[in-house]
Amino acid sequence: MVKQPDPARRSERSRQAILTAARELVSEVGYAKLTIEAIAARAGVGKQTIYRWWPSKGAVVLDSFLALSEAGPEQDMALPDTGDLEADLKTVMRATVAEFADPAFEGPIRALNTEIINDPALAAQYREKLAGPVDEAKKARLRSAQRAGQLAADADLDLALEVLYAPLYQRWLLRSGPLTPEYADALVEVFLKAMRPAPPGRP
Amino acid sequence: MVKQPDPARRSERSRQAILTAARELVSEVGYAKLTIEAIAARAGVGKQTIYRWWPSKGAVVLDSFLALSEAGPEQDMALPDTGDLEADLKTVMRATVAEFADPAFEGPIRALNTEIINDPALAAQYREKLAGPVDEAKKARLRSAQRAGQLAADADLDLALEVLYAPLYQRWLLRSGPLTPEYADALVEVFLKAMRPAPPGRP
Amino acid sequence: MVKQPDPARRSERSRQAILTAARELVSEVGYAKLTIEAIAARAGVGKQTIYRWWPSKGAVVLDSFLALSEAGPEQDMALPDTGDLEADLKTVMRATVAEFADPAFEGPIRALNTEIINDPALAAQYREKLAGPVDEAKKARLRSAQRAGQLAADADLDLALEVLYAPLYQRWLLRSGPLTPEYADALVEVFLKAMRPAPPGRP
Amino acid sequence: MVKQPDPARRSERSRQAILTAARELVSEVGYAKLTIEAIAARAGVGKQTIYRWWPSKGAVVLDSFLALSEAGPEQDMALPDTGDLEADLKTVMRATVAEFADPAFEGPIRALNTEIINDPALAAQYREKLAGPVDEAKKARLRSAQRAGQLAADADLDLALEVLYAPLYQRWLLRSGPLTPEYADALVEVFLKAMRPAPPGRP
DNA sequence: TATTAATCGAGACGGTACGTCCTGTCTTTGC
DNA sequence: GCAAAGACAGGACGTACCGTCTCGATTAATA
Repeated sequence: MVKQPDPARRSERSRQAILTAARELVSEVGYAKLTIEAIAARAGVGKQTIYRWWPSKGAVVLDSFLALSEAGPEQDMALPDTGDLEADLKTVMRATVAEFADPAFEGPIRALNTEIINDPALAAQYREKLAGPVDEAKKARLRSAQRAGQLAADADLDLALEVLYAPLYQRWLLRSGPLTPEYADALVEVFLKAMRPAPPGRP
Repeated sequence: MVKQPDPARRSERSRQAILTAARELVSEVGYAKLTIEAIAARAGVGKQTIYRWWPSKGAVVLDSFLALSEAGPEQDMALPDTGDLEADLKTVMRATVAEFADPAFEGPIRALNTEIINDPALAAQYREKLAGPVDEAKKARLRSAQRAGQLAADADLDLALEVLYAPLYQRWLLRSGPLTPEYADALVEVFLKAMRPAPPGRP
Repeated sequence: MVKQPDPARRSERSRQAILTAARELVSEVGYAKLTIEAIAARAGVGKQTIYRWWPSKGAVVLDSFLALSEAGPEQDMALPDTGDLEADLKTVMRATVAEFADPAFEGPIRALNTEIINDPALAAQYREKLAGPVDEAKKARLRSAQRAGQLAADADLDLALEVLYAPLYQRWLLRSGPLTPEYADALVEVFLKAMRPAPPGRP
Repeated sequence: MVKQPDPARRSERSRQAILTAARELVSEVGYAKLTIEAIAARAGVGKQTIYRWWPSKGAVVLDSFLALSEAGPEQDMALPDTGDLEADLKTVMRATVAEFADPAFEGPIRALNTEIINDPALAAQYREKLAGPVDEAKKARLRSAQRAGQLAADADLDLALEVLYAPLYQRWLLRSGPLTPEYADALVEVFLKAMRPAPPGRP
């Protein structure tokens, strides 16, 4: 049986130093050129301390992002709900476009995606810890729209989210086209057209 | 100015050996564990010959896929056009789902995507050589549907393609849900709802 | 300031394996075709372990010779001292001639000299570790002869050693003439003529 | 049977360019870092042209020195002969010391010696073409001294030359001591003491 | 409070691959 | 038919990291 390290003895100071170093280095040199050795050096930590607690480079980086999210524990991911679904979604999608354009996010997010694509375990963790909560917040807004009769009541919300976000995500990931506010608006319009409730009566 | 190698002197025999070796090795060991050194050894080629003609490992692998595509020169990428757009698209999307499920494609395509995400130059080449022609074939089918009045005449076809394909691609890439024939069908239905022509008259 | 490796952590087992491998390989393939890579492979050692502790191929080979010399710790380098300087020197010089003729010594010693000529640092180490102690033993014999009145009391012993040995060394190194016992004797005779004490009295 | 290149077709312009380039590069980067490729590039010559006409790097470099010597065909290597052997020898030895101290000679001469040590064929050529004539000139001066009764008539002149020059050469080659005018003088004095004629009479 | 056992920073280790450089041969093109 | 140009297979270079492995030196919970 393999001896597991005792989490109780774990040095919190080292853990924080490692996550911080990882975050900084991803920004500075990019994920591909990030090395465990550099993280250890920057964090003033022995390499073994990293290998003891994380199974892979990707796990460290993912944790470093999670640490950020968890920082503000009760942070509000809820989407705006003014009653005007189209306006709310355009606001959110334009914000997403802006976020993707921010070079400070560019590197780390690409890094994360790179690793997630090839590591199912990491992908599961990513969905559970990061994507899941965000998606739930989005679905909550859509359910509100369904209740307001602005969206088909029987719509598959997972599919709906994909139709709304996947084009944007793909365009960014593969750099297959410009990300503009207009593009965000167009996506929302297409989405609403696809998801609007069936006209009443006329059976 | 950097001296460029003279393409006229390039050894076709070496080029083929390298591309073949790359293709085989990606299948055998996966992209992450693929090394230039192994490709050179398998191809019976000096490492310098690879470095002379390709800027990165990703470029070699991309080329090795391109070589496959180009193998059958007059291959027909055209989509079926029976006149029934919904049926045709469902056929195509179900085929795409099946292709993504094939473990023989899984590895290499993920590999390619991994590299493309982080290498803009590679991404551009990928779009030009691989994605571009395929997208053109798809757009041709959509234009045919526009002429038949089955699709809004003023639809942005790039956006349309994204709405149709990006959800499928994202679900596969991030493993965020099951890829089933039913899912393919559902995507087509959403797509058609979003893209159908505006009802005539009634101004 | 360049970080120096910590000698306390040095692996003695690796050090020995490297020196042994170097010695064997010099004999087998010659110094010119000796590679760090081959030494590392033969010694079952990472290349970095060699680069960590030695600055050059020549330094490894020099050390591998030194290790041999140090093997017998209390080995007696003292020259014979029968009281008959001429006889003693002829014995020693004839032995040197024989040593130079031994093909097992030929290769490695030429190798070492090759490197020493072009590498002042190596040359210094060579003089300190190998040539120095030997020269001291020789000078001890000459001092004994001075006390016995067989050699000029004011003779420069460094110069004396050079006059005695350099012709032999040069003839061997440049292959500019035959190395015979007679040649050894002739050198000793010339040396004694040059270095004998000035005749007493007769001011 | 191996096809030999036809010397008649040899391009004199290329040959000169190669020898010049070799000489320059030895001075600039040293013999150890001298490469055939660099010579070819500097000379504006194909590598094959070098491999066609010379068997080794050392041969090119030796030839490059020979070309220099042959430049002035009837150049006078004769030593001064004022009748005062000691003064003449001190002049010559001091000049040799100065020459060895000249950094412009340092590199190339060490280079040559490096190669000669390990390549008997090259050594033979060196002795025949370069060292031989110089030694003859020196022996001529010594014979003149013998005729003048300043040197033992039966002295072995080869041995004599070695006693005179080898200490200087060795000290320079191995950097085993300082090369000063005083050292040159001391060597001449020792040499004369060793080689002076036996006192007459007293049989 | 002393003991003891795991974690810590540090970094050497055997390895693998990197990307560069050079070797000596071969091929193409121009003179 | 030699020459320049330079691509080629091969292989060593010296470097960077990998993941493992010792080292004392903390450090924290048990005795």
